[in-house]
Amino acid sequence: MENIENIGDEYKNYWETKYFLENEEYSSWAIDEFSGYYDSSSPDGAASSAASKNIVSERNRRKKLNERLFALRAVVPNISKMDKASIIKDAIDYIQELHEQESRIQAEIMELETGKLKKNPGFEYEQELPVLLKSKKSKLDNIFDSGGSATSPIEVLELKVTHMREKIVVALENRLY
Amino acid sequence: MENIENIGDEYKNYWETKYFLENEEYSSWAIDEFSGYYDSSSPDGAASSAASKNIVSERNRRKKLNERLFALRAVVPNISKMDKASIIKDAIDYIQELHEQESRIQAEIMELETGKLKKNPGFEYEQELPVLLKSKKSKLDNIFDSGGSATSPIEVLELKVTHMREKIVVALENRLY
DNA sequence: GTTGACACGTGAAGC
DNA sequence: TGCTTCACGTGTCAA
Repeated sequence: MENIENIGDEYKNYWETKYFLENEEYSSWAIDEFSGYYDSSSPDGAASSAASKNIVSERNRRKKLNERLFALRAVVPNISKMDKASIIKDAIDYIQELHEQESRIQAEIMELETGKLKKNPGFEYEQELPVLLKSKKSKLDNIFDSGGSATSPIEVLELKVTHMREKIVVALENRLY
Repeated sequence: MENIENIGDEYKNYWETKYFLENEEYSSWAIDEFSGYYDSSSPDGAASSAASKNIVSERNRRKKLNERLFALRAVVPNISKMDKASIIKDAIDYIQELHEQESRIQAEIMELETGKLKKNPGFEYEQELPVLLKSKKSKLDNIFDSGGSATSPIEVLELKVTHMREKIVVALENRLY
C-alpha cells in the first residue's frame, strides 16, 4: 500500500519537538529530492516520478503550513495548549481582545471629542473638566471591572493613559482654581 | 485500498466553497456515525469499528481545524489570498502590525511620563509645556513619515489622540499666558 | 500537461 | 485502557 516505508519515521514525537527536529537535522527532504528511490523500485519511471513530485510538493506544503503555525504561536501571548487548533483559537481570541480594547479607546476618544473643545479652543474650559473627570472615573471602573486577568499589554497601556490624564486634570484643577 | 469510496466526493471544489457546503447541507458526518457501513463489508467487527472510530475522529478534527481557520480569516482584515497558509501569514502580519502600533503608543506615553509630572502635580507646569509641544510635533512627524498606507484603525485613533492633546495644549497656552 | 492546493484514510505515538 | 493528535502518501480538482 505504501511505497515509502519509513521516510520521517524516526521523529516519533509531538508537533513542536517535531518542528525542532525538522528545523535542524531532519533534512531528509533533499534525500527524497535527488535520489531515484522510487524510480529504482518501480518499472515505469514517468508515472512514479510524477508521484514522487507530488509527494515532495505535499511535504513542502505541510512544512510551510507548520512553519506558519509556529510563527503564529510565537506572536500570540498566553498560548494555553500546543494543539494546532488551540493555537488558532488563541490567536482569534487575542485579535478579538485587541479589537475590543481598540474600540473601547476609540469610544473614549469620541466621548472626549464631543465636548466643546473642537471649536474655539481655550474657551469654556471649565465645563469640560467634568467631562474629563467623568471619563477618568468610568475608565478606571471599566478597567477594574474587567476581571483579574488584566495582563494584556494594551490594557496596562490604557491604564497609563488614564493615569497621565488624571494627573493632567489634577494639575489643571490646581492651576485654574 | 480504500474501504470508503465516495464519502464527501460530491463537493469537488476549493476550500472556502467546500466549507460553505459543509456548513449547511453537507452533514454526511452523521451518516458515517451511525450507519454500520464498514462493519457490513468486513468480517471482523471489532477492529473495523475501531478503524471507523478513528476515521470519524480524524474527520471531526479536520473539520474543527477548518472552522478555526475560517474564523481566523473573519477577524483579520486585508486577507490577500484564500490560501490556508496565506491566511495564517496575514494573521501574523496583522498581529505584528498591532504590536508595532502599540509599542509606538507606549513609547509616546513613556516620553510624556518622563516629565516632572509624576511628582508634585500642579507644580512646575510651565516647564512641562515644551515637553508636550515637542512630543506633539514629533508625533505628527512620525505619523506623516510612516508612508502613505496609514489606513489602520489604530493609526487614525493615534492621530485623534494627537489632535486632542494638541487642542488641550493650545487651551492651556491660552489660559495660562 | 503541469503545478498547487485540498480532503481523505491510515498507522503511529502520547496522554 | 481508549481517546486524541499528528504526519504521511494518494487521488482529485482547478488554474
